[in-house]
Amino acid sequence: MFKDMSFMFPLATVNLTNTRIRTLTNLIESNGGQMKLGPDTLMIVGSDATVELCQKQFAKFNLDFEQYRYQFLNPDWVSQSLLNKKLQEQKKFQLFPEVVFQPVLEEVPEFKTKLVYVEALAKTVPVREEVVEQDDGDINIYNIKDNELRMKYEKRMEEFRRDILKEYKQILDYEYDYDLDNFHNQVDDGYEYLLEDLSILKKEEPQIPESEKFYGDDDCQITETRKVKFDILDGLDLGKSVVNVEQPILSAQLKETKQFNPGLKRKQQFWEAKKGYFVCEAGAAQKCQNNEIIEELEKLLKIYTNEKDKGRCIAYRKAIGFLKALPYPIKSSEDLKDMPTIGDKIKKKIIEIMQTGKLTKVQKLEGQEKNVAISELTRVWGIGPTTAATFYFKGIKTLEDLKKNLHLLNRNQQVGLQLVKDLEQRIPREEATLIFEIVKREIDDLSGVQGLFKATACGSYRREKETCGDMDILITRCDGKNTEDFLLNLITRLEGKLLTHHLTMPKRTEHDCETYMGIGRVSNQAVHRRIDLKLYPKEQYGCAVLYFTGSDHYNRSMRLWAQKNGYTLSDHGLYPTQRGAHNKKLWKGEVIPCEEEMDVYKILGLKYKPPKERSV
DNA sequence: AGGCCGTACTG
DNA sequence: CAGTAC
DNA sequence: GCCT
Repeated sequence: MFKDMSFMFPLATVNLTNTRIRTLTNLIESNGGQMKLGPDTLMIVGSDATVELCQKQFAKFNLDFEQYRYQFLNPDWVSQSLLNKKLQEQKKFQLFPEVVFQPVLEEVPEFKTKLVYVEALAKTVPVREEVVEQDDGDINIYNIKDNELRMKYEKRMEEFRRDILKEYKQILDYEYDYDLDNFHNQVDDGYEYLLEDLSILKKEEPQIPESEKFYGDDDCQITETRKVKFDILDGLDLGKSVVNVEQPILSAQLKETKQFNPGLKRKQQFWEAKKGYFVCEAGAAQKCQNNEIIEELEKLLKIYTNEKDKGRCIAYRKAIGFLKALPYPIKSSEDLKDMPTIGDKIKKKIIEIMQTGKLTKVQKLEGQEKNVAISELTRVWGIGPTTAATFYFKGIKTLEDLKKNLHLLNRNQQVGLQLVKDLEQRIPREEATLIFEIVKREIDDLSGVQGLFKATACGSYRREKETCGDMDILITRCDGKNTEDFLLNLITRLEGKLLTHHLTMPKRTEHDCETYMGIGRVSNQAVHRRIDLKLYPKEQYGCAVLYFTGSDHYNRSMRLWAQKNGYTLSDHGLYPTQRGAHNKKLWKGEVIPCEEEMDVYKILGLKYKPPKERSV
């Protein structure tokens, strides 16, 4: 029944990573099957493989990459299918009978796991070591050692190439079940549209005998395989069906994107229901109701930041953000039910805080010499957890120690060290206003025309906080004309009046933006302050102001919301984006000009929030 | 299993 | 490229 | 650590 499985894995090697292939091979073999190769491919399994890799592999087989239509399949789903009962019953998977796939599994195990004490983390962790493959040129695990077999294979390849280029393409199609649960929705929606695109091929419906059909698992089914005549593809721009970020799938504008993305409506509905969880919609609670809990969790967050445990940081940051936005105090474990971002572990920790007022874990970790040292050292601008840990293991544990080892610091870190005390102090609103006035006056003087340039002080200043950590000043030229050297001249002019140290000098980026970071003070007696000046073209001004007004958490939330609605939001603009499995960006559309913040809110379907309400 | 925001500068 | 910052 |  499954004699010819080539539709299942036609040269499944094309862009699978070695690990993935081994996993699949394992799966097949543990089911009594055998992995064999076929030389054609129209199906690409695996989402993490790059287009480049595909192209390389194609080149290896002398195939013209651009000539092929293909689609992505979720490797998880393939694994699931393999585990499916129907396949387990099969003894063999004859994918391409001439070539025997030679697994190297016995000789080279995939990974070794060792318990290792990592100095930089000051703890014992399991370390997964990939066993290094001998990389002598072209060796790969499909090397056909038997000469005769190889000749046969190559000959067959040649034949096949001729055949396929002449008239046939094989398309594997499967039906996407729109009633899947969220997991599948989330993972699969990236290639829904690809399937949609391929539906044009459904014009021709050759009869497939029932016996040749393959049925996958319950969620996703392969309904049929078929050969499609080449001429059906005529008139289609194949280049545009190739998933390649460099070479856009289509140059559609926003409207078309929406039409071209069947999953979008469903996604929007899904997130609409959860809109309240997005602080960018809900806004900040008037007053934070769970300070005690948050403070304790923040300590833990800090510790994990120092340990560079990115995942946990995110989890705690999200939980904290959510609690901050919560408009009522948590009183009992009942209140913790069904909360997003708060799982079992964090829930337990919150209960502990409610009962005892603190966390034993924090107590234990906070006192550790290493954590104390890292917290101390990261106070310096330019020193992060990694650098701090390095210093710690060199015996440098305090700022005093750092001063004795200035040669180990770069220029910016030296400045940072020299001014730690100053830079740690928050800027009173009056002083911030003063700094802003100085900059504004200088901008007008330099441009010579009142109002030609527009400046906005963003950050917590714009959110109307009483104090702010630094000054974020955004500048744009209102008539949209060239601003060559403007920022540099502005900085030069401010050197005597405000700025004392430069951290990074402005340089034109590809988005026509310039950023300056530096330090300044309003008078010789005043405290040094961090000052950022940024010059953006006016089309990007809305997004830039939005971004630099923050807060951090508000930005993240908003960009995630954008992502879930088919966009990418950055300080440079809002782009329609097509994302594939694992959120991999497949296609980025033309920027949607947003001169005002309001434009962004409108397009994303969010209520406008005045800056004051964004301090989440 | 693997993503968790997206981008730019430094060395 | 990793580390840092916004 | 949480989520899909």
